[in-house]
Amino acid sequence: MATIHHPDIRTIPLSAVLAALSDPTRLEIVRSLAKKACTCGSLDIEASKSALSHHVKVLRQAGVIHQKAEGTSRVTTLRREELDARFPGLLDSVLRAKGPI
Amino acid sequence: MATIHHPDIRTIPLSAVLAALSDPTRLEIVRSLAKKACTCGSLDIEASKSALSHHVKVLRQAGVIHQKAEGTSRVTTLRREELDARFPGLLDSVLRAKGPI
DNA sequence: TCGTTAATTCAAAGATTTTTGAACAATATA
DNA sequence: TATATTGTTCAAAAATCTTTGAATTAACGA
Repeated sequence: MATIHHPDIRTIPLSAVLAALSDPTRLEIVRSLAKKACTCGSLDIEASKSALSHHVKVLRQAGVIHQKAEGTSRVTTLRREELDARFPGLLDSVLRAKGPI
Repeated sequence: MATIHHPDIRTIPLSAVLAALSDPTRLEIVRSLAKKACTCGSLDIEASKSALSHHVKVLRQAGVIHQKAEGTSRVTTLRREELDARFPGLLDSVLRAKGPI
């Protein structure tokens, strides 16, 4: 597989991160990743595999997640420390939010 | 003018607030309102008045802003305390974020 | 009352996102 | 080598969002 591109977090606009997080499916993915790293397939999300692939790509391009090829899978993790440095408090507030998603 | 509807902040999904904040024009509006209350007309935003009206409506429906009729204008304010109570840290992180919008 | 100001609404156009399913690529395993 | 697994990519369809300009509404002041 070609190398997976991860944008420099400093170049990412705030609006892009907010847009990436503003989709309920992607919020689910992020909240799941906050608990533990996952491969796409092991995510318990209701979506076709191409839709899931799309959402994961949006999150990656927004600098929210990191992926590493591992065999035929991709191990996906939150770019938590980097995000916290770039947008202090943002991810925490999203992960801790109560009520309707 | 008919009364202006402001949704109960407890019913607003996190994704709706993030979606409202994910547009650069709306982020500008919010950042401007964080400094001082405004009428639509006094906002220094590049957009037609109907586009501005649309964006302000999206922010109002997402519970981000409050509007009060005052003569022919509408005085617009951030629902800061309510938002802080519902999504602690979210607005602060958005307002303090450095770098590209 | 008439004109002005401030802003909303509407419908249409334009743009962007999301979903789908089929085809494809890369790796692993029998 | 064949086959299964994991995930990507593509193009088309569907859905959603944004912008525009014209028409409208409401409140104010002369």
